[in-house]
Amino acid sequence: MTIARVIVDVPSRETDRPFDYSVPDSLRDWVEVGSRVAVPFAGRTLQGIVVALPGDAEVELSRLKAVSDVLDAVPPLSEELVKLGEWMSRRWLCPLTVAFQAMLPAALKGRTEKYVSVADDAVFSDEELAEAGALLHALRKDSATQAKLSALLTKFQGSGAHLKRWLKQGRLIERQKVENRLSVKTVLTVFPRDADTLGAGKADIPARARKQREVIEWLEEHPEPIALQELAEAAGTTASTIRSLEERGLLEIRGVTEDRDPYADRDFPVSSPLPLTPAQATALEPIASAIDAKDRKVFLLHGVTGSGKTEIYLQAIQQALSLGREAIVLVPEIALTPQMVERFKSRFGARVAVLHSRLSQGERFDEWRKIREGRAQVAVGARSAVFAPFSNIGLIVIDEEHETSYKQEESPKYHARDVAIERARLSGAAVVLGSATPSLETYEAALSGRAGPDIPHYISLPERVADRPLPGVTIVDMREELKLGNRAMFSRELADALRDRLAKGEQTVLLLNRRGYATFVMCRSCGHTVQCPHCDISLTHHKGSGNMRCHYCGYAETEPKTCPACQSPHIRFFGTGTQKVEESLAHTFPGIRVIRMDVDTTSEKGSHEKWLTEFRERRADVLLGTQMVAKGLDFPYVTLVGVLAADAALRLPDFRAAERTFQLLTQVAGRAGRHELPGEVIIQTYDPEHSSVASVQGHDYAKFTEQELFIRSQLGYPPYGRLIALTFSHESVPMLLSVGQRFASGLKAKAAELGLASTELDVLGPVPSPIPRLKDRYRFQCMVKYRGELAASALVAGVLQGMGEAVKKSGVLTSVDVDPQMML
DNA sequence: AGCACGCCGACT
DNA sequence: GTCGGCGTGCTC
Repeated sequence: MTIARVIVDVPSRETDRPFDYSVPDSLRDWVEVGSRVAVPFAGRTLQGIVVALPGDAEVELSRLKAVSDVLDAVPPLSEELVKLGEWMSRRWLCPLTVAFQAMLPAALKGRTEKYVSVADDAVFSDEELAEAGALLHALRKDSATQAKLSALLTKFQGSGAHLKRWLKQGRLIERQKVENRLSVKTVLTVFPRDADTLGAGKADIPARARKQREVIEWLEEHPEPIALQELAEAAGTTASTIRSLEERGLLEIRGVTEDRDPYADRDFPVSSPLPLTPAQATALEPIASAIDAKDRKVFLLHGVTGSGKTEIYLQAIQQALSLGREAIVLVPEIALTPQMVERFKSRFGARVAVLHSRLSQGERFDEWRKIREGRAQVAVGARSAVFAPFSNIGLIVIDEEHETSYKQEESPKYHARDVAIERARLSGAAVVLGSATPSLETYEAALSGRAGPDIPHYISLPERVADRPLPGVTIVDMREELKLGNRAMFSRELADALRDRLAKGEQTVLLLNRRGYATFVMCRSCGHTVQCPHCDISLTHHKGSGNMRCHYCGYAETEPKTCPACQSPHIRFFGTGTQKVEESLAHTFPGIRVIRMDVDTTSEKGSHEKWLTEFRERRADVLLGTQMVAKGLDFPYVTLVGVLAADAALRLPDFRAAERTFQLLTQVAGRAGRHELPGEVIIQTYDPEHSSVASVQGHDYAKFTEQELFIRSQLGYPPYGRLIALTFSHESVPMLLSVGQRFASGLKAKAAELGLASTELDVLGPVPSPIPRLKDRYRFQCMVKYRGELAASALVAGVLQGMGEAVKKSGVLTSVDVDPQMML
């Protein structure tokens, strides 16, 4: 007997384990590891994923139910992806089914539908026929196909009670089926036979069948396959005429799956490999030989903006393809611009599948199938493209490796960089992590001197291609501007530079670093911000209580009326937006043409592309925006980059604030002077001494990193220590506190038991979450801080499991974030 | 998660 | 005496 070990699609801790089912003979050939099946479970039918096919000796056979259906002809997951899902579940403490769901396109999310039919021997009285005759009639009519319960209930609202009773009595039978949310779109297509057959067949067509003859004549002119509807229209007839020709054997009508190719109507100029600079060639060499040797190595490709990293990716991919292997390229969502896609489509044409969030569910599903069916060998996409259903991956590239968008903020809260490295381990692929500003985690690992399969090999590209210089960076101290009576948004330097570009017809990118506004308090006179004395983190202002609070340790103080450092009364919350800047630009520079890009102006599909095209064609002088103008854009006439509030995000209560700021400033500075015209960068700040701002001036990643790593090591933050954030939520605060405390003391007890010092594992909290109430539920969080390689995830999971009973009864929900990226 | 089974109040 | 309210417990 064949047994299938199945993970059912119920995302809860209780059901997060395999259940065994017998496989009926009729399905035996279809069930594989990775198959999506329908199984009976606690009185209903659910979708599940087959994770193993154990022998009968391992299983107690008596209690088994049978798999009721196999949902796909080809399993949507491979053994490799099943293993990867199991690893994700352990690594990020999420239910297995949640990990699997993340790997499947939304179109394959199963939905259980109930169908109703009349039992063979059911008898209904005249009275019942009178009351619910229409319902019974509908049921009998649809008996072959069975009627959808949900449809019946809406159509026959008055007869709901009858339906329910008859189902209970067994006079109606309910059956459940798992259906896809979306199916493959098929088009009926006519395939004509060869010319000889058509010619011979035409002679046999009776004289009065004029239309059929016309169709054949049309097909003789156009012998390629054509959609049924199209042919009918072209020949001025209907489908029935064409069907009679099918009966004569002159053509064939088949359903053909139609791909919704979002790039179908676009031409991509063909590009061939560019000659590499010596530096690029040196960088490519070890990557190419790792691919050659099926050596699963990780590389950190650290190259300044404009150093030609993309060309190295392209040629490494070429290498993988030439060996018959596939490649995945991950790009931050925000950088997945048409410009980027074009580079890959131009080089690899139809072999590229593109996956990103702007595609419809259907389009995404089509791209996904293109990969699984082997019609594409290169997948370019955001985070989730790391799950592209390839079978023989040679290379995974992660561009802008440091980007936060690689971390998913909903469960499964995975980081695509870590998933990529694990997937490469399973498939024997090489990994290239590319960035001008690598994350401190990656950089520290690469230079640590540690050895190991996950430790990146460091490759550096310190120069731009074609000897183009990095742009000069000027830092403007806005406190000085204020002292001199300039209360405008633009410093004199920036205003002058802008005026100069307007006169020369060159272009400017203006970045408003808006993230973090209004949550922190800053003195406009001296730039002082209020910090937590225990955590070296900005305090968060809470409107309700008027408190300043640290959400790491819970420390609180009252909000200051004057600046604690300089006694100035000009201490206040910050707040401004792109719109305000736009108005100010129009006011200061009459006639200036500004494109504003923020969430408001780019929410519409295709608007992003539209604005960028407009800017590229120089129909605007200034591109003003938030983070989205900082990444990956490449415009020849941009010679000035201005940053309006460099330190805005610096005060966020997040230990990565400085790292983020440095990365953002370096990225946006890299937009200037990428071609013949030299570039200039002007950064406005209230905190010019801060290393994350100051280091941008010399493009000095090493200097910034050295200082920042020192701070991290002192405080035990990543990469030296690691974090797990737990959020508990409930309608009532006391309940929350007691559960939170129970967790904290439970984990501390466990640590003591294992002889761990508090420097090795510590639990902070519970304290109110940064969002203290959400959807009528209060939220508290605990932060677990631990050293290095400790298997803390498993410890946390163990403690949560141990307090299971009490917590379940209390109704407190727990959400775990391993390696949180956003502290807000 | 969500369905069955169970034990208590409002009806034919 | 039955229908159905929603509180626990289990799901191959």
